[in-house]
Amino acid sequence: MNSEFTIAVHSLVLLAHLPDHMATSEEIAANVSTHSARIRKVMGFLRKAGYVSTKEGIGGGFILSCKPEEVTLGEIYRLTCQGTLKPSWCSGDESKPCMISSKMDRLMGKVFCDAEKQMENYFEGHTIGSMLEQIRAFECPQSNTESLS
Amino acid sequence: MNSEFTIAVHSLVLLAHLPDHMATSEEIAANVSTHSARIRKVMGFLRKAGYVSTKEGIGGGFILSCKPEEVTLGEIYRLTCQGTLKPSWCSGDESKPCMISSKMDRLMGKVFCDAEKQMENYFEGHTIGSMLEQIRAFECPQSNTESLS
DNA sequence: CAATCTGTAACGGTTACAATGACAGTAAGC
DNA sequence: GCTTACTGTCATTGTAACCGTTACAGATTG
Ligand code: FES
Ligand code: FES
Repeated sequence: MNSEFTIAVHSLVLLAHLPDHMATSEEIAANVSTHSARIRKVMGFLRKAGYVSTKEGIGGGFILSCKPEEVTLGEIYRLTCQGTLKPSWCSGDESKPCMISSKMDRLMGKVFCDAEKQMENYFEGHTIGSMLEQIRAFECPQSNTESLS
Repeated sequence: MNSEFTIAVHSLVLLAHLPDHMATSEEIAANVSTHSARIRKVMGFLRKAGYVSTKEGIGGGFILSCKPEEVTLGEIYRLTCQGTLKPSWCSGDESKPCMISSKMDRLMGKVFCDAEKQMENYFEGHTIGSMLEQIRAFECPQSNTESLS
């Protein structure tokens, strides 16, 4: 699995923590620790799905356009990583006469697909809002000094 | 996830299908469609965990040393892939004063770990024996002509 | 001793991933 | 209308993971 799911979740939690603030891709990138172009790419998915609004030009950036408690990690997973659990490498060979060699890839495909659904089901139990709560609950020594750095 | 889990499952199902047969790494590799050295590496894990017995020298090879119905895919997953669900890439930066940037990686680590447990839980519901049954149930036009090719 | 296996490490090619640079398009402020 | 500051997107480069392959030491049989 690549890390676009992680980036999307991190960005959304950050935006949920800063309502009414237009965050630029540079600001988000600094917080996530990656390049701004990568943030813009991931935010593109989130914009098309309606989770964030974007504004170009001076004073522009990204802002949350959904309720954090209503967005589950499952939705974000499907948006960014669905189908990536199964390795691309294929076991066996469909053209072989042996039933095991010829059918194993299909069987493993089903197994991985179902396993992924189980995982998504777990992700459904978490929302952007609950993630933010957990972060805050860890302990927040600087709850009054808001800082993106 | 790399494909050692798939290779291990495929090899065990094949051995379960051929009880009392010493299969060499070459034979298994041909069935799995990979190189024999790779089979020997994966079988090394399975040997240390007691799932297969090996014999070196002439007439040697691999043979199942467990009951197929008692070996779950969960055990095999833990043996080959545990901990590989979380991307190695890290979000945020622990040294930053921002609570989100500094705590996000730890939080995602927990999320991925729990998600992996859910997945393992699903894998526990499948055994090498049940996998072989499913393969056979697909339809076996050559049930009488045993062939490894 | 010769033949046939496993066990293991090392090397090289390929592919997936992440970082970066570049640039067109758009909006705000003067 | 011009400059500035953003997004949106693509192309390129660096880098790490993965897989195939070779090589060889050790074990076992005959
Ligand atoms: S070994 Fe392949 S069908 Fe029996
Ligand atoms: S934005 Fe980082 S602690 Fe509030």
